[in-house]
Amino acid sequence: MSNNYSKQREIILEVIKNTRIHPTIEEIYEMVTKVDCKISKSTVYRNVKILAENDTIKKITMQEGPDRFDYIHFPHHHAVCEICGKVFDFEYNFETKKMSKSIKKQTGVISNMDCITINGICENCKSKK
Amino acid sequence: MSNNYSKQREIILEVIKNTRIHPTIEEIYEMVTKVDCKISKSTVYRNVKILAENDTIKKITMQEGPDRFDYIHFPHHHAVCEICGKVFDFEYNFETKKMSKSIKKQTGVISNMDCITINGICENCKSKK
DNA sequence: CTCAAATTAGGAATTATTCCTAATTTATAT
DNA sequence: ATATAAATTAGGAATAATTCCTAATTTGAG
Repeated sequence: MSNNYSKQREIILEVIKNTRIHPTIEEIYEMVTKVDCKISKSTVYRNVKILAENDTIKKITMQEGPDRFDYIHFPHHHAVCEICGKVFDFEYNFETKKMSKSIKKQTGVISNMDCITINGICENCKSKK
Repeated sequence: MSNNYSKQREIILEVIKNTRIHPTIEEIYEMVTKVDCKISKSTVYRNVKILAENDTIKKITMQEGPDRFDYIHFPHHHAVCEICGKVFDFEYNFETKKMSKSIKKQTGVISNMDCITINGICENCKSKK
């Protein structure tokens, strides 16, 4: 296995693995520089891109602001609160599969539903209103 | 009703209404300048944003590249081909509602499923492979 | 060990978008 | 109609997010 052979790439992956905050590149960069202060931002960008293409991590494209990333501990989707921006995980299930079938029928697009992100309002923000 | 009172805003809305290509700002800008060559790009940005906040048009956040926009002829979602980037419309239906309920149960996030975009592979690109 | 390939840091360049300002247009109240 | 206030505009500067470039360094294979 010839992946992950640079020290920097290992640090970046470890950092993403060990957080639950669905970090942006900026946040990943801040975390990795605490481990090794000389890692450059372009190295973070490059390796995060490689890891996302690998399906080691998942890119979460946000409606507003920079992309976020998440280590794939298990296959899952994301629900983003439109008010506070917090990201919640939810699992693949029967409903996901049914919807995938319905989309294929309507549009011809075949999807494993890998990149769905749902926008809505979380419980906390709803109760504040 | 005090919306749409500038000439520029009317042109921008008309252009978006009369295309099916789910245009980017750049593409909207090119189309509006064919009607009135003096409209500036910042005017396009500003008005497109207003129209999206109005729910007159819908912003489609792409996995790659700039946002795209679509006039809301009827409520619908989008399926994006990961290979050619083409955007397909699909309707709200039973499956969408079921999935929304499932997400609420799992995450607490309440969504009207307004901003789902599904990524996959379209028929045309699939047959080429 | 040696050498080719991959990776790095750091910054320049690019892309997408927002912000700023003075001038113009539009709406409102006489 | 006319004055005045509010909104909008063009155009460019500024910002944010990301990619690209290059010479130096590190890594892995023979």
